[in-house]
Amino acid sequence: MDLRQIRQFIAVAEELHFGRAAQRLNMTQPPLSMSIRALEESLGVQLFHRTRKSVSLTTAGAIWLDHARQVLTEAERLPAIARRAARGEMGELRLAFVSIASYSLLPKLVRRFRDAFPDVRVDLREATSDMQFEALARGEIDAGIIIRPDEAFRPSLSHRALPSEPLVAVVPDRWAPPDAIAAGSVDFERIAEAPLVFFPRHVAPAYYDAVADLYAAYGRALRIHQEAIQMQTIIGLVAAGLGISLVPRSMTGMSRSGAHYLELRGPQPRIDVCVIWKDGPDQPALTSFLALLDTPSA
Amino acid sequence: MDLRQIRQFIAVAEELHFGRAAQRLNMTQPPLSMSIRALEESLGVQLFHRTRKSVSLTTAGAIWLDHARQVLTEAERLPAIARRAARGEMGELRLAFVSIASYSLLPKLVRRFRDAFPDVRVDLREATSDMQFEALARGEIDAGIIIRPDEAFRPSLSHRALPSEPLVAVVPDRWAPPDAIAAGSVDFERIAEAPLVFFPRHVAPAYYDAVADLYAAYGRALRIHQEAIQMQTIIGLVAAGLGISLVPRSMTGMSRSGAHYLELRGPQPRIDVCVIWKDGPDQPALTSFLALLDTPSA
DNA sequence: TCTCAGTGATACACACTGAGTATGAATAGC
DNA sequence: GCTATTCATACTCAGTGTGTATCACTGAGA
Repeated sequence: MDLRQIRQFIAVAEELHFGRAAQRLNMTQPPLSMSIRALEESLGVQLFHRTRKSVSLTTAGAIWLDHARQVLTEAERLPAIARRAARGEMGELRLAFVSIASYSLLPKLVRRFRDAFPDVRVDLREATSDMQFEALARGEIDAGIIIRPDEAFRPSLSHRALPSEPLVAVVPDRWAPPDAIAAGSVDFERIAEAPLVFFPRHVAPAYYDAVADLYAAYGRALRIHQEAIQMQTIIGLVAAGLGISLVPRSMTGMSRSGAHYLELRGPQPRIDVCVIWKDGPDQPALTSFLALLDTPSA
Repeated sequence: MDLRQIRQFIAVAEELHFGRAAQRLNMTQPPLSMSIRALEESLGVQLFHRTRKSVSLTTAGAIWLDHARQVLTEAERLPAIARRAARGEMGELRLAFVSIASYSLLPKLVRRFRDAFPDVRVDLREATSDMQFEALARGEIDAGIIIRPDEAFRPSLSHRALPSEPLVAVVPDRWAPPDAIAAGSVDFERIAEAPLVFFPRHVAPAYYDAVADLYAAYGRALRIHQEAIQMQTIIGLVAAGLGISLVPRSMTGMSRSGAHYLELRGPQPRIDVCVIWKDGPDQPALTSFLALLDTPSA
C-alpha cells in the first residue's frame, strides 16, 4: 500500500467508474483495475462492489475513503512544508533582548514578524548583552537585540542597527517647572541638578553610558541618588518624588500620576539599538527575520 | 515522494547514519543514499548536512521530520482501519426502537454495544413498528427494535427475540391495599376494577394487546379511563390518583411519590421484544450488533 | 430475441526504477 | 602517513507498474 494506490482508490471511489478514474489518473483502465485489486488483496478487505455494469463502494470502502483522503491530503502537503521550512517560513526563531528593548521596539518588531511569518514560533527571552554574546556563541539563540556598545563588536558576530530611540526626561511635580509641563519639553540644564533615579551600571551598561554622555555634554558627572533595576520601579520612584530619570520615549505610554514626561531641548540623547547574530549557513528563520528588517515597516 | 521515501528519510533522520539506517530498512547503503538524494531533489530542499564522516539534519529537515512522521504514522494505520471497518468494528449502526424499549432494554443494549465496539457510531431514532418496516425496506436503518407482533413477520425481514420484559402494576395510594404495598405484589383481580390509565392502541399496538390479553385472562375487557401517549405522563397521572396502569418492570426505577410499583401474582404478562433487520451482504456494523446479541451479557 | 454499446477483467510485452554489488574518495584518529 | 570508516558513484538485474490488445458479460433498444 503506497500513496499511488491510495490516490487510485480515491479516484475510483469518486468516479465509481474504472475507465473515467483511469483517465483522471492519466493511465489506462486495465492496470488501474489490477492495482485496486492488489490493494484490496493486500488489505484483505473488499473495497468495491463490482458488477459488469457498475461499481460501488462497500461499507468498509466508504469508511476507508475518509481516512485515506485524510492521509493523502496531509501527504500532499509535505513538499510544500519542506519548501516553506527551507525558506524560513516555518520553524522557530529564538530571540533574546535587553529589557530596555522590550518597551517599544520589541513588541512592534515581533508583531511585524509574526504577521509576515505566522508559522514561525518566536521564542523570546530577556538577557543582558553579555548573556546574549554567550548564547549566540553556544547556538542557544538565533539573534539578540542589544544596545549598541561603544566597544567593538565581537568579530564572530554580525550586527545591524535598528531605529534608535530618543530619551525623554521623566520628572515629578516637585522638579518640573510649570511652564515645562505646559510645553511638554524642558532644557536639560533646568533639571540637571535634580537627583537622578537610575539603573546601576551593570544592569544596563550601554544605556547607563548614553545617559552619562548626556551629563558629560553639560559638563556634569552622572550621579545616581537612587538605584533601581526595573524600569517600572524607576518611574514609580520618580512619581513618588524621589528624583528625575531619563527613559526611552516609548515609555511615555506608561503614565503615572505625579510623573511627567518631558522632551529634552538641545542635544538629544538616543538609545542605539541593534540586532546581533552569528552568521552561518542553514538558519532559515533567522534569514527571514533579517529580511524583515530590510523591509520598510509600511 | 512516496511512503517508502518518507520511511527511509525517517530512518536516516533517526540514525543519522546511512549504513545503520539501511540496515534497519533491510537494504544496503548505496540505494538508500540515492533515494534520499532523489527525495531532496524532488522537494527542492536539502534535508541533511553530509560530511564524509557524519550526517545531521538541516533545520528544514528537522521541521519536516515532525510532519513526515505524522503522515507515516497515519498511513500505517490505514490497513488496520480497513480491516476493522470490514469487521464491523468501525462505522455506523442506525438503530430504530419503539418507545417502550427505550426504558430498559435499549440503554443496556446500546451500552454493551458501545463498550464492545467503541468506534461504531450508534445512530438511534424512535419509531413505531410500521415506520421501522418501511425504513428497513428503504435501507434507512440497519436494525429496529419492536414489540413482537402476533401477526407474521414480513418475509423479507429477519428477527431475533430479545429478553422479554415482565409488566408490573403501578397504582396510587387510593387503589393500593396496604398489605399489597407491604408485600410489593398484588393479585391482579384486586386492582382489575380500578380505572386504567393507558396508551391509545395506535401508539403502541403490541403493548396494548399484551395488556388486553391480561384483562381477557381474567374475563374482563380492557377499558381505558384516561389516555396518554407518553410513559412519564401515564405514571404521573397514576401518581395523581387517576387510576392504575401496567408498565415494564424496568420503569420501577422511575419513582414518583404517590405511585407504587407492584408485581403481579398469577399469570404474568410480558412484553416480548425483538430485533428486526433485513438480511443482506455488506452490513458489517449490523453483523457486529447481531453477534453481540449472541454473546452472553456476562 | 437478437444486436450492440459499454464496462470491467485478462493476457502479454516492455520500460522504468528501486535494490544489490563493487568500488571510489575523503575524512578523522592513531 | 597510514588505516578504518563513511558516504558517493558506477553498473547490473529483477520486479513491477503501465500500455496495448482482447475477452466476457450486462443491459437497453430494435
